[in-house]
Amino acid sequence: MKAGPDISRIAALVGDPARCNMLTALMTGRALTASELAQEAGITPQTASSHLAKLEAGGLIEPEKQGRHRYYRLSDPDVADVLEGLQGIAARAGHMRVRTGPKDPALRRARICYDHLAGDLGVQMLDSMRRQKLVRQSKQAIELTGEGKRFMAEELQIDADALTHPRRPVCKACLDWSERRHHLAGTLGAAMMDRFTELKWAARDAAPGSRVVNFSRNGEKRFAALFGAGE
Amino acid sequence: MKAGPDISRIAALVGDPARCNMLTALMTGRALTASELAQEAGITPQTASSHLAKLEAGGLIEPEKQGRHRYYRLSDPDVADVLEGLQGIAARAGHMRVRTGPKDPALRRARICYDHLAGDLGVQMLDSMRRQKLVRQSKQAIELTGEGKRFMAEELQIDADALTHPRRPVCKACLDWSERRHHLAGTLGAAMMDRFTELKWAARDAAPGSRVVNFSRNGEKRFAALFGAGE
DNA sequence: TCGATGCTTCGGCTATCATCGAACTATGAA
DNA sequence: TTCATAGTTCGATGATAGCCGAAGCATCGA
Repeated sequence: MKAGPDISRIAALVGDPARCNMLTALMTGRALTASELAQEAGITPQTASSHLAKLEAGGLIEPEKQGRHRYYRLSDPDVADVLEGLQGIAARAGHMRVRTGPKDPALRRARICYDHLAGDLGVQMLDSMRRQKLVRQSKQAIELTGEGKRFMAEELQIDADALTHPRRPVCKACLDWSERRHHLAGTLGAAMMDRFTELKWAARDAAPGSRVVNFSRNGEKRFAALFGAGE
Repeated sequence: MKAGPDISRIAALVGDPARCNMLTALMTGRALTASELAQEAGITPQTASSHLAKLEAGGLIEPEKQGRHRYYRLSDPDVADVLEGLQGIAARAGHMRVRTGPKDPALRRARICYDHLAGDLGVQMLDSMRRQKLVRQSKQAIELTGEGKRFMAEELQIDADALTHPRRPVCKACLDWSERRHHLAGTLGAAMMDRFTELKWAARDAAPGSRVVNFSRNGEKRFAALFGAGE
């Protein structure tokens, strides 16, 4: 009768799995490109473009054009709050995502999240860094300690002071979608992943579009020596 | 593919206009019947039944069966909070609300619900009985206290021990049609209404099919003395 | 017991919309 | 310029799901 479709339209936007995946990917607070969001949602760029246009029209996200990229971020912290509220209701109702694909185990173990390491190993790495007091975390903010800087220089030949970036934090907690815990993002997370690749400890999967990261036997050993679960 | 609470399923439930209208109708905190919700959403009872089943499965609403009616309410204040958050995002004002209950003021005030007193006075009576500690209520179950038994015997000449019935509880909380709060049902509720009638405090309306209960002037006074709002 | 009412289930129809292939625009790099 | 990458638009397709008529239960009132 009295159709007040305002709230239902917003909810319908979140109600589509692909769009929802995009939104949850943006809940880290970082802006992502259309392609990355497409990848995150597991859909083609064409489909993603359509979804992004709808989300933008609905006022849930805002674009920022940069070169030939289009970065999207949540338009307002309130949006994130509502999404978290929905997560609370969903969790209480016991509605967890259950679908798992064949490639899933490898993806859960180690994968690229934008430009840094994610998955089981990514979460494990940040855990270990916290235990070793290489980083200090207060709420969402993470910063490298003095000892952390020394560690980066000595063990990985990374100059932490050179990682400052105008639009990006050095350290950032990124919510891992498979582990549901944080891993390390930011320029440091990216630099570390770069170093792992350079050292041939790990390599991105050859398959195009794959986010899987494969560790070499030696790489796994060295990685475990630095960030092993026991340390 | 992803782990964690599946918020898109919940959002999709809210995303349908018909279901959304039902939910906003329930945001008053009152329980509504399936038919009322169907009317509110502008759909047939069959369709509404399907929607309500989905909302219930999603944990957004909870049913309470009452005779051949099925009352639904939001399962949790959190649900209302999220809906309000969505309204905030939709950035729209003024939501009207349905009128619930009978138009007839007399019917709202006092009426027969099967065989016991309902309406404003019925709700008021149970409220007062709780305040006077004549009954003890834990969740849905209500039972007469020792003091309650004495009260029934002395004030209303009702032998509570004689009210046990093989197929019916002595005390029962019954959801009130117009007030959307509980009043007292069960054999005790019926016995009390019988007593009110015998004492000529109240009488059912003469009109056939009417459920209105008319209190005499004296009856109203005596009733208020026992179950007045102030006590 | 019978009829009336509230609600649900079932089956089929239909509209919506997510999806992708193909083609197009725009920016950046060589 | 030419090529590559990022992103969009368009059209066709297919699956989902909302919708209602008809029929089936369940409960209440008489």
